[in-house]
Amino acid sequence: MDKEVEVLNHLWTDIYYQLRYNHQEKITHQGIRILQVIEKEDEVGIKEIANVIQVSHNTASEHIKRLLGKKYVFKTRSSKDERKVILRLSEIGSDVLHRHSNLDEEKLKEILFEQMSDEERKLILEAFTLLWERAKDVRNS
Amino acid sequence: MDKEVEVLNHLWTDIYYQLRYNHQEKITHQGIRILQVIEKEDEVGIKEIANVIQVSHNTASEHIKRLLGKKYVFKTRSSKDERKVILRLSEIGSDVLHRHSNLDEEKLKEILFEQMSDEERKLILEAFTLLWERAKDVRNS
DNA sequence: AAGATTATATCTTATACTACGATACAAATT
DNA sequence: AATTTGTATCGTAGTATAAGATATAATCTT
Repeated sequence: MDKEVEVLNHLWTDIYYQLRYNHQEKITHQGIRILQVIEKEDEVGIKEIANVIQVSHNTASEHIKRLLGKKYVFKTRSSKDERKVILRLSEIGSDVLHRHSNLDEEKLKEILFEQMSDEERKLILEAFTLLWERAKDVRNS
Repeated sequence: MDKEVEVLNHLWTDIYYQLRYNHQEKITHQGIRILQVIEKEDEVGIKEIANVIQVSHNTASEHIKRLLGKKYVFKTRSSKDERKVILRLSEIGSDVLHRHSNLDEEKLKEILFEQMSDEERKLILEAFTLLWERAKDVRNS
């Protein structure tokens, strides 16, 4: 059981190491984590950021200031509560995030459509969908 | 075709977002990249590091100095060429890297062994192995 | 063996990132 | 009107990032 988990992790990291984008612009660790949260959650404000990356609200505010300066994110305000900021990714921010967390589209295309049969491609998609389904509501300890 | 690639990337990033480790110690972006290279390649020295993360050799040397200070890596020297440093991950470094790139073992166990049938688990392993096989020798543009 | 090359290390300098306490302020709640 | 909430800014401080200049030891070249 531990063995199988270990194998899967090895496959996971190897695949990412091989298929990720090579060219990566300068961005900090905290920057990426923040962009990820904004992309994956909705209605994210300063407080949520501070919570997720475990820093004080003022530090979170500073991080957002830098990301704003780089045009990676932009702010809107909640219509319900005018104090509350709602952060969204700009197109640039979205691109930067993808180049740091997605698999390289060119490489994926080559693998899926040049090196695989329709059967094999279907297997991959099925397996990922299944894992995604089960991952959605795993308890978050 | 583009659509399928996009879907797969979406699944990939969602799965990672859900299943990664929550507790992450302080480490910089460059730090992680360097640990990854040391883990995935062999006989890595200062020059290779500089090359992969695209900085000058002196900057790479400084990075390694910091990682040494944190006991994430240790140095040996090549027996063939005594000038050449060979970097290896310490146990601590290996742990830190895993908490930043692997899927959370506890979550994986729960999903694979509590929420899946033997059939389903087999499907996942098969698909990942297939993708891994094909990813190994994709051209690195 | 002398000179050139290679691999790394160190020093200096400059800028950016990270983090937090203190303070401020406007919107919302009581 | 007073309090709470969500965010922003200022001051301060430590660390990270990066590269040029310089140094050193091992290896290769001639």
